[in-house]
Amino acid sequence: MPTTMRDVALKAGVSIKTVSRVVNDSGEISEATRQRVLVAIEELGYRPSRLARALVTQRSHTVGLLVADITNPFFPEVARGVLDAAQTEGYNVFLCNTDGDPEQELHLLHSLADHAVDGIIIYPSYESGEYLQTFAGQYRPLVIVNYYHDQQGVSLVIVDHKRGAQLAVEHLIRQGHIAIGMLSGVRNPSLGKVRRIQGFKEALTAHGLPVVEEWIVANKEPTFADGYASTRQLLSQHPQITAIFAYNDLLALGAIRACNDLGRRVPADCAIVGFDDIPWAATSIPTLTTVRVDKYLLGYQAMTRLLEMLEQPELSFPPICMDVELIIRESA
Amino acid sequence: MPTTMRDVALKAGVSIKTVSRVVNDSGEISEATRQRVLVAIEELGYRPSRLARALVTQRSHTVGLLVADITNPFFPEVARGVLDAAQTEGYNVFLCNTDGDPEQELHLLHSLADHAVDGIIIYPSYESGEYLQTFAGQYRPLVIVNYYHDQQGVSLVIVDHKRGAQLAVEHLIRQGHIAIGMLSGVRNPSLGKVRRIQGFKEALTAHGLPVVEEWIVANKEPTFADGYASTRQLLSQHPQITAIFAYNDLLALGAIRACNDLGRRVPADCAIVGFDDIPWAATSIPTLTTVRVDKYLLGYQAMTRLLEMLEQPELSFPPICMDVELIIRESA
DNA sequence: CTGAAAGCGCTTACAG
DNA sequence: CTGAAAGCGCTTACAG
Repeated sequence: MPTTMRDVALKAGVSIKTVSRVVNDSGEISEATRQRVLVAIEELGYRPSRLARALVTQRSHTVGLLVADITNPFFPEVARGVLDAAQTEGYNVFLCNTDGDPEQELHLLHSLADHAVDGIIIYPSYESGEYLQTFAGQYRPLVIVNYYHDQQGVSLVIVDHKRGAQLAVEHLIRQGHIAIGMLSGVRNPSLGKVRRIQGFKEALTAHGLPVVEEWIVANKEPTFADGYASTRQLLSQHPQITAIFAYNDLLALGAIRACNDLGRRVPADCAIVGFDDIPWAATSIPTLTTVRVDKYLLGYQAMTRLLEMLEQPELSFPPICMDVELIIRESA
Repeated sequence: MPTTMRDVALKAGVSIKTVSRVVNDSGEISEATRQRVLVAIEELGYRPSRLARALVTQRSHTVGLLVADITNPFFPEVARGVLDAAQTEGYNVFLCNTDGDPEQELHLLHSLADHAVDGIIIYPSYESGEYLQTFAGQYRPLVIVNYYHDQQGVSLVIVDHKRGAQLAVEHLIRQGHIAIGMLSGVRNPSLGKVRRIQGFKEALTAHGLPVVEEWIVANKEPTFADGYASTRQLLSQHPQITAIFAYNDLLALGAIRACNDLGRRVPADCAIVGFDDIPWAATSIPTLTTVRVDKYLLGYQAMTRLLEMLEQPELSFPPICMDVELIIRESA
């Protein structure tokens, strides 16, 4: 039985309203009674119920964060950024895994809305267009990462995938590579996948290199195991390839392992570049050259934006573009 | 303006109470009016507010999860387990990072209580004894991981650290090693640290090997960088060491890298065993021999236990012991 | 400077 | 089988 405002009021010999006044620091109160109430609060160990407060103010000071899978090493840092930004403002955050399933996603979105979260940050799956449309229509604000969605009350955070891919390929070309393959990521047409492939091709063309479709292989999952398997296959079928650009680091790390097992030295026989710069990219042997996305900052900015939207619901905000950076290590 | 129960009642031409009846499936209602209400709910897209419901039922269907740092690769899998178990029961979970700071921890604990979470799962820091004591006294239920705390309304989940350490050392001894060093983890006396060191020493003694204190080095942080640095130092000062047991995989991975840079082949010149079996342990070069903790199961069971405590508050439950398993790979 | 009333959106006994 | 009243723990106008 936690103590309530009424308990404090009784103890201090004042009305509930007066207690509310000191709790919320809403001025207009004599110092004497203020102190009396403060003492009562202290003695009773009273803490106002955010739940009850939320019901009347329509502000719960909670938000939701939906990611595909927190065990994908890309997401913990994003989450950390979100959580840190949230915490400084006294917000708590619900974490949810969608597994990239649009139905699951919608289910969770509604579940969060039922809990009256003040806003939601979501990494949508690749096919959640219509779902999102209707949900966003009735629930705001929303911050959507890596997905185009033009709607009032919705803010965007977009990573510059294309430029990242270009940086990677240009680096490879600079090293003298002319036969460059790509592990192009999951089959579904995500924004990231489309843009990274686009950047890859444009960079090749810009430097007078042909685009060989057979050298661009799709993956089932963006995982180490998949990167390993597809690299073995790619290099067996097209041994002339001397460099690989991977959709993400997990795939790239798998590619390194595949080269290792195939007796191809990295980078001497096959150079490899990843994308994301997850923590172990810096610790593999050899260390991985990759395109860094500042995941922490991404999360931090997404949450900051959400807070801004909460403060000024009438404003509309421009998309946040996340810059990328080529990190040159040993693998290329 | 989300639609409320009153809106539904108006539309269906019944009382609020009747709507509540069909929403909660609490029987005693004619099929005709039931259908009428259902239609109204459907048309209005009504969803009951969990907030309002929580206020009266004193059950929010939310829980809190406190970990030191979600970017430590040990925790995402734990979190995944917790989230999966929570989701099947319709619970949402607040994630918080404590950074191992007791004050921060207490602050978050209270913040969660303010939000009326039904229970909390916590990986406490090493010095939060008194804090926890008082908090647990006024707030239940609590599931505490890797920390001894005997109190009503508190359940424990404990990893068998000692046995893990013994398995690791015995494996090393079986390979013929007699000069075995240890990276003993963070300076603070956590349960895990104490138990792992204890298991390490006992295993040596049990096999007639001396315990050399200088070969057991403490670390500032359980990270790759720290593992790298302390291994370089350890092997320079005591070159006779041919095997290292590390407090966790991050340290072990750093140790591999250090050996690599020192020109010591792993495992030929120096065998290395880690602890935890984080995902990249299986993908490093060489792959890491380690003591597996089923992190997902740990989280899943912790959440399941919390749910049980919620169902049967009067019962007291025995601690959950997490078994460990030696995973033999290439590094030892 | 302080308090009594109404209400946030629900559920819980209690009547009819 | 259905409804009117009270209340969960707060805040928001409105009086005094």
